[in-house]
Amino acid sequence: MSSSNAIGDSSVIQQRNLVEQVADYLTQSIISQKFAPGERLSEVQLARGLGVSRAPVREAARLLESRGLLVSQPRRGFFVRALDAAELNDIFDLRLCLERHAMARLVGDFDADKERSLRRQVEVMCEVAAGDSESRKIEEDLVFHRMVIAFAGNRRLLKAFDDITHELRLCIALIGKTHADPDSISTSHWLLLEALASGDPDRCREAIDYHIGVARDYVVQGIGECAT
Amino acid sequence: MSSSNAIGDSSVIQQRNLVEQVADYLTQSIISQKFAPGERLSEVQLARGLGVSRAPVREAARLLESRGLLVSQPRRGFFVRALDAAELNDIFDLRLCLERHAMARLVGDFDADKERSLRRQVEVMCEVAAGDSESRKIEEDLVFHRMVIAFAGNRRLLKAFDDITHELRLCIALIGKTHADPDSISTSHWLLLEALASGDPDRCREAIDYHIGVARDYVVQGIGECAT
DNA sequence: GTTCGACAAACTGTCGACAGTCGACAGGTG
DNA sequence: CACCTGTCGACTGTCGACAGTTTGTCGAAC
Repeated sequence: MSSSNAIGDSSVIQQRNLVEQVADYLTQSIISQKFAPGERLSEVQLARGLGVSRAPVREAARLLESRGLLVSQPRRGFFVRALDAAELNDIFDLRLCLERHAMARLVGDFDADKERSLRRQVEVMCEVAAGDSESRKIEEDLVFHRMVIAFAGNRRLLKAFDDITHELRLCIALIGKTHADPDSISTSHWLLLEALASGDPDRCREAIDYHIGVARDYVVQGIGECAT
Repeated sequence: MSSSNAIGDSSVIQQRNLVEQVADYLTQSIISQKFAPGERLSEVQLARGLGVSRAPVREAARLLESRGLLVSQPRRGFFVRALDAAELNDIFDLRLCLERHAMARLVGDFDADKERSLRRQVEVMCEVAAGDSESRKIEEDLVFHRMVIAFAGNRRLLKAFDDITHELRLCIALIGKTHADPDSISTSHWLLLEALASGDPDRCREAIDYHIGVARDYVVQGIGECAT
């Protein structure tokens, strides 16, 4: 193998697997629309371009397939996942399902430590809402919701959320922008926090239903505009 | 490669992927406890035993890893997933989360066709409850719940359920037996069906909570007895 | 008897290569 | 002109091999 490849700087000691590096490269390329939705990816071309053999490319592609970023057809290879409005609705409905459950579990033993952590995260989100990149805002947003689910204490639930997280990044990236109003983001998350602090399950449910509903409507509308 | 291998060599016209065949073999071996929980699986030994090369074995193992039947450690290989009581609780809690959501969605547009299909499936379950194998009973049970979720109309939700289905098979197989009482199975599912037919969301939620709760308690208790 | 280190075996990560298969395209036929 | 068919190129599925790492063992030192 050549001493340098297109994945990253080979001057840095590469402790990590080639598979992970290729997976990261593919993920970034898909998120950044370098690869168009529905586009066919050739294993040989990717391997040649990255300076690695087909084996790690293949494994990375399988990984992204399990994450829903690629789909494979037997004997035909991998294609970039193309999402339509219906699938987007399904993803957000599943997200609502998971987050409702997490909120309900969490409100039972919500304590000061958890509240402080979440509060700090919202503050971070407020900071980055001003001038940082869109992807940074999205990441901090996802961190908040991931914290809520992690605090719920069900690791399998967290794994399910991580699974759809990749798809969420994809569809959010597809519409090219995050929430319209920077202020609405923080407000919306403060409401979630207050609902948790109130200890009222019904209020939690209302808050998360509203929160996810707004996000879903925004994304579905965005994808509708993107559609030719 | 030799013309016959140890997988199954079904000379059907449709020749399936080696990967799928190896995956099926591994799945069966894990479910049937031919491979003990926590056991290390050697790629070379598996490949040699099955008469294939390491590539399809590796891909199949990655597939099972994504399904939660195997776990991998870098440079060390694959290990059969070992479930403890806590993980089992998490899995059933996630299952409850998904099925609650599906029931809530389904009760909104429950019609005669869906009711008929589910009713027929419960009848099938009653038939096999008498003398068929344990695995058959489990499969028919899962078919019922999968139908409920499929009728809810969210394909992504169905995929999430299919994901934990593999883990459910594993943990049910671990305790070696299905529900204690054959009659209770049918009764319990009739209750779900009646709740859906009633059109009452609260009744649906009560029914599914009870149903999953019983199953979880049974399995958690079973795993507790199995634990050394 | 215990602990440490070197050596050997086995295994994973990665690579290049071959064969079967799919899709495109040119050429022939109605 | 439309349709079928044979050929060609490209690609995936699969294989065997090599290198580096992990693991287990055996002997020596304390």
